[in-house]
Amino acid sequence: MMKKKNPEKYQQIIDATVQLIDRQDVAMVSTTQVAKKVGISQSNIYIYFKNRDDLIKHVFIREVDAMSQFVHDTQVPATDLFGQFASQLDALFQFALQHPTSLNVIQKILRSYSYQHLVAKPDDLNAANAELLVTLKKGQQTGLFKQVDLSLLQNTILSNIKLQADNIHHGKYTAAEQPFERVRQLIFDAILNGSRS
Amino acid sequence: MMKKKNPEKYQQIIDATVQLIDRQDVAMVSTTQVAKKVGISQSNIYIYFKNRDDLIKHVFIREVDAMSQFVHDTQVPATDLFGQFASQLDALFQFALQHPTSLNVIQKILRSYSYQHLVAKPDDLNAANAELLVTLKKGQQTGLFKQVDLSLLQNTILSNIKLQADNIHHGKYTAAEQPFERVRQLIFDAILNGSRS
Amino acid sequence: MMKKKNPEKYQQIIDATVQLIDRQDVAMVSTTQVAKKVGISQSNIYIYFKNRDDLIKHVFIREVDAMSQFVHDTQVPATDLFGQFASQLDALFQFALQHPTSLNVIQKILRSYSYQHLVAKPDDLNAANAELLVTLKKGQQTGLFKQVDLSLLQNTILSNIKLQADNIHHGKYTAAEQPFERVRQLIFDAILNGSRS
Amino acid sequence: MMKKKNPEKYQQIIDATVQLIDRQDVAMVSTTQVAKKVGISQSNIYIYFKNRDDLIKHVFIREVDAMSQFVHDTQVPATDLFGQFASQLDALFQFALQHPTSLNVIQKILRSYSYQHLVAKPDDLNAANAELLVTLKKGQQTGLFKQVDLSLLQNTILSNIKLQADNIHHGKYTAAEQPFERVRQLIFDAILNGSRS
DNA sequence: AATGAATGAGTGTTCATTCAT
DNA sequence: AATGAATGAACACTCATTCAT
Repeated sequence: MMKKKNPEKYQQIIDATVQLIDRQDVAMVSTTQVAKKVGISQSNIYIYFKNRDDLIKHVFIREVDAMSQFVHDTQVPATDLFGQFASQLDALFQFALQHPTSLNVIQKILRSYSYQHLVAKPDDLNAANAELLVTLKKGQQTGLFKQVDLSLLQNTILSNIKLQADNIHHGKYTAAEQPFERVRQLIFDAILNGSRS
Repeated sequence: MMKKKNPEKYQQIIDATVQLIDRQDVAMVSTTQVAKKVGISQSNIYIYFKNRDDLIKHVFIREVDAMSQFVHDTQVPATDLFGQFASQLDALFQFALQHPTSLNVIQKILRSYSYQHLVAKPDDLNAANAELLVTLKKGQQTGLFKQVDLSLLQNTILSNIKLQADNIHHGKYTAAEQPFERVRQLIFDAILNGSRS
Repeated sequence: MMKKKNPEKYQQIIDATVQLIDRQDVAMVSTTQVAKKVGISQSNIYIYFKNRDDLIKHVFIREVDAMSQFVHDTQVPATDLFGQFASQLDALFQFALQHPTSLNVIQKILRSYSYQHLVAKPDDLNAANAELLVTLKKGQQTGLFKQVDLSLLQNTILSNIKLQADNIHHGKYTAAEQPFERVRQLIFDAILNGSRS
Repeated sequence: MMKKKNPEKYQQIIDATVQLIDRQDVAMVSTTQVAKKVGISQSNIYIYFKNRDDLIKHVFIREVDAMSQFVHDTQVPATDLFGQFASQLDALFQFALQHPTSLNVIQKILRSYSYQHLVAKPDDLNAANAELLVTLKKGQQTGLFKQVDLSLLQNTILSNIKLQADNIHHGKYTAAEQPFERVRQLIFDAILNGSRS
């Protein structure tokens, strides 16, 4: 089992699971629901994944990979660290705007499972965040960013980007009414070392 | 049914539920688990709460009330808006430090249930957040705070406060190694209108 | 227990049970429902009845007694057996018309419980039917009624009377559109020995 | 789910349910009891039926179909309406004699559920009764039968046939001691328009 | 590779009954 | 006499998982 003999169906199962997690608590998504959504028999899932947890894990991995790829492809090369950071920020926001489901699912799974449990080799995965984290770490070393724990910087960036994208996605306001520049400014002000002021 | 003649057990049930939600997905907390933790028979729960949902709702209400009370009692009177905001910030951080479980549970339940579903009178409840929101709104009107959607301001404040408290709670670092002043500064910089710089 | 210190409440409990049985399967009527309908606590029922079966039994006894009393009081004295029979028939129909619930409940309980289980002394109870049965038996002995098993005569009488009353009660037709005389004629034709024809 | 790939077990479940309903109130028959009787796990039932209600419904349909088939096959062709009626009567009695459980179960389910709820296409189902009803209706139009509500005619026929069969089945008397001819006569006298007398 | 069948453990919920007060 | 509290057993139903085909 768990061989991906039919890659299409493998993707279909993950797709269905993603959509279900997007709308419900992770814990409420059942293999029955997934199978029904794909239009296959429930036991068929166990040919592609060795159990429910394995399915969730692969969902997580695929979505994180997609995000990494997107961000990597979208960010423009920059000469200095600040430019690189700004570029990553914009890429992440683009991703959040275009793939609100992906980001939502990633965060939901992260909250339900410990990170260790999800990824075997933490390094090569989660490259999107990894690149961001590298930038943030460098920025802290050069005194560009504040000397708070990395998780706070990361959180300030990601949570605000997601919130802005979600608000737009849910029609709370349009991108024109609340331009991303303001959010970017908020994040900059938060992250950057205030020595400038 | 649903009478609360024995307030001790009523509280015990809620306590047990809080601890279980703190450690798992809300959806995974079962009445069986709760009953086992309290040491009563599962059906006994239905004497104190008419539903599983009712139990969760009451957990939410109790925790939110406690937080409101704490913040209300802890914040010191301030002459100007900024002082008031700073005071609220500190009070929230104190709460997050002393009651990390409460904050965690409140956020988890909020994510699973819609706010409308949880509270009958949204106004008088959740006063802690209500007070903060009032302050933020006023600050925006006077030009003190940035003109982004309120939810972003609120998120920047609460998520960073919670993260800092959690990091300390989990032993990632001590309050001495990473003083709250830095987090407060991050929040100030994020929230305040940059016109000052 | 089971003392009827407060006869009012005793009757209230039976009343509520009667109404509930009228609308549901006997097996679906719970002490919880009864207590709620009366406005007392569930355990209170066990002061008046020693268990659920005992309650049902007393419901049955009371309703049967009421029917007996009604029929006994309503039938007019008759000189011959046929006149007596006709009078009983009319009395039963009057009862069915005025107390459709009672008749319904009696039949429902009879179907769920064996008769032996319901009444301790089968003789003195169920006097209404007893009187009818006596009449039928006499009629058979004198050759007035058909020589089929008594239960068939009884069934033909009671089931048709109930059906007619129910149809009227449910608005299927009015007593004017379908006068009882026709039903009485049907019963007479069925019961009476055809030698007359 | 709900596929009927293994027709044997599907029938076994229905058989067990029929026997249980025969002996108890419909409302008291539980999926646990049924499963135990068949010797399968309780959850297995939900592979063959989507609900407890669905199970009951299928029990009803199967029994009614069997009765229809039996009556249809058993009745002999008749030249006139009266002969047809007499033939249907005899067929119904044969069925009641040979399948007392079926008839009992059909009536019990009918009392608990509304007819509409039980069958999708009321017309083609329940053909046994349907044929009888057609005969009765025709008989009323030609003045052969009494002008009472159809339900009374139907009741007089079915209830007496069932009672006679049950009495024999329970050993109250033998078919020799109380020949069906007498019951048939009772029904004829009841149903037929008395103008003959 | 795919499915239907099967199961045991789990869910929330209701029930009849008992008991201390 | 009356009640709230408590419980164990039952219920309908869903789930993740396994297995033979």
